[in-house]
Amino acid sequence: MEESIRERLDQFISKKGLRQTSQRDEIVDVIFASDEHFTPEQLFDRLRSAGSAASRATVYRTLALLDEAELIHEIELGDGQTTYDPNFLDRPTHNHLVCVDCGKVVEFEDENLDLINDCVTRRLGYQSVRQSLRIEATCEKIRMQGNCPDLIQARMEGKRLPNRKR
Amino acid sequence: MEESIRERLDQFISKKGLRQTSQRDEIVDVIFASDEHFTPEQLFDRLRSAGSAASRATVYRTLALLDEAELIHEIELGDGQTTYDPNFLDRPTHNHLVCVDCGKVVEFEDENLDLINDCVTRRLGYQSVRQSLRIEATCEKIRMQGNCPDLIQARMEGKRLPNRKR
DNA sequence: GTTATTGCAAATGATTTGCACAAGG
DNA sequence: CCTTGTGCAAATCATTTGCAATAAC
Repeated sequence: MEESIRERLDQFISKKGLRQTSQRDEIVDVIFASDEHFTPEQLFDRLRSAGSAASRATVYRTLALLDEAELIHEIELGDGQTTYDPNFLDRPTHNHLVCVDCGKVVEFEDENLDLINDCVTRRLGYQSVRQSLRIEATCEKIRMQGNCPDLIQARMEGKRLPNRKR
Repeated sequence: MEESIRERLDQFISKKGLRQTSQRDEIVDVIFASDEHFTPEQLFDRLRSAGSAASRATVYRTLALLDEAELIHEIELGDGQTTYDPNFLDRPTHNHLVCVDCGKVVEFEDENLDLINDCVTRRLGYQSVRQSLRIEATCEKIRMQGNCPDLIQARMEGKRLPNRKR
């Protein structure tokens, strides 16, 4: 699988007449070393931890490139930041559930959903290119026990949570 | 319906110990004079056309207030701007289809979709608070005729379109 | 060599904020 | 009055861009 990522990137790069650089390689390596979502800033931090000196500008430029090559996707988590998801190669039609209490993101797939999206789109006279469903929800733990470990974690990290409303 | 909006706002405002101001009234009037989506900047322009002198800062602050009161919702159209939708009072569970060619936004509802979202959410151990499905699609007109009137309109207005990819 | 890429710092664009003044209740 | 709301301008934050130096091919 690591192979196919590199292959896809190389193919995209040569098709476009671009160049293979150490920065791009480092960025791809760091991104796909994990399946976690990330913001440009988080990626920048991970890169520095991994010993890469790639600049912020290069990070932003490379993210745009990888998005164009469809190796990663932008996702909207509702917290006002651009977040990237590296898991669309494995699961091209997955969606996201965001816990409004702790900000935890759960990925899920559902065939029925894909089918209905397709029907709706056709009914409206369009052809679906891509879809993103974001479900905001509260988790059982909070409702039942009034608390959840992820919440404490999120507060400690100072994570920006989606609006809870009311 | 105009009535219920004012009522809801007044109720929210008094419940919170806030104050009724001419700026807030003007902003609500202008927003609900139409069912169109808008960015803060577009709203600001509409306000000035309507003779209101409310400042940008007040526009932003009031939008946050109306969002909190659930009179409007933020929606993600994939063009990198915050857009607000005033139509959730009428259709609380509607979703959006965005044409990747011309940026046109179509609102739609679907019971099956709502049902499946609910099942999926429960299956994951959560309780759904709200959901937003964005479908990106290409319209028939473009595919069949290679062009569409909305596209020309969009280009003329300099609208930022979502990424077309490839 | 020629052209793409990088890093830096400055620029941008949207949004937020501090503060003094104005206005609602 | 007392406190909230407003307008202004400055500040902030994420992201983009111009440009000279650097590195692919």
